[in-house]
Amino acid sequence: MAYGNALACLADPTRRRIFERLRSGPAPVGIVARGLPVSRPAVSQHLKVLKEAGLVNDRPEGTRRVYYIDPDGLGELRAWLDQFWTAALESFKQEIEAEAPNRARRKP
Amino acid sequence: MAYGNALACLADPTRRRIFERLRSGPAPVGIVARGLPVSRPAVSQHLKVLKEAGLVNDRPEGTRRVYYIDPDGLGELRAWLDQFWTAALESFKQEIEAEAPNRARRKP
DNA sequence: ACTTACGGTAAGCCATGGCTTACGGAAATG
DNA sequence: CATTTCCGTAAGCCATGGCTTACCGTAAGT
Repeated sequence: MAYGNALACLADPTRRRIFERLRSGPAPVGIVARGLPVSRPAVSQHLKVLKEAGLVNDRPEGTRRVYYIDPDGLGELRAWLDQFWTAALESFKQEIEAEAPNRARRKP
Repeated sequence: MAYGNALACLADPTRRRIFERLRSGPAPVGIVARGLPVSRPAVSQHLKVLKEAGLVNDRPEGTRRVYYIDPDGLGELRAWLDQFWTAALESFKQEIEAEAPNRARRKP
């Protein structure tokens, strides 16, 4: 149920912006914070949560830590969504079929 | 930015359970509430949010309303994730390459 | 028409969590 | 060794939102 954590992470707008920033390549905390309307500690806390969810990873580089996207968490999320996708289409198809010829089904 | 609403919706555990319940087929509110540890009004409120996010839709059937999964919201979410997927792999690949031969890059 | 079943809405309570400021620690630089 | 830079953590404030109970509208059954 790791996709739950991933979903909870990406639900926050600020965390999404951080995540999208990292999409264009690895970056240290300060650089990420620059360009966001929140303080640097806030970004640090967000990155911690993102890391615990398996969505990012980090690597020390001198006095700074470079963060980058980790495909693991993203993969689980994708798998969960895909598993949903087919069932959703099936259910929706049944629904359409039940809705259109409805006039002849309820009270002939 | 509709995927933001969809993510916020699916971030809630109860809402996920409702959504997963609907995956096995359309169901009225009462049936969904039965089997969940929350009250029926709570389920009603959740379904309202899910509907506003384009994740579910409903159809009146006598005195009850049948809810079913709407592929629209799910599709947007999927598109957003996919757009992320390739970039994530790319970034991660660069990261791996930057990490392994690191000893020879920093201080020769 | 009366009753029953079903579900949406309102008001209110309370926990969760995101943000800030302040502090402390580690690594490069001189 | 001193200084500067960069980052993580702690404490605290406050808004958000999820849940409950209570109420009302609507549709079917008798």
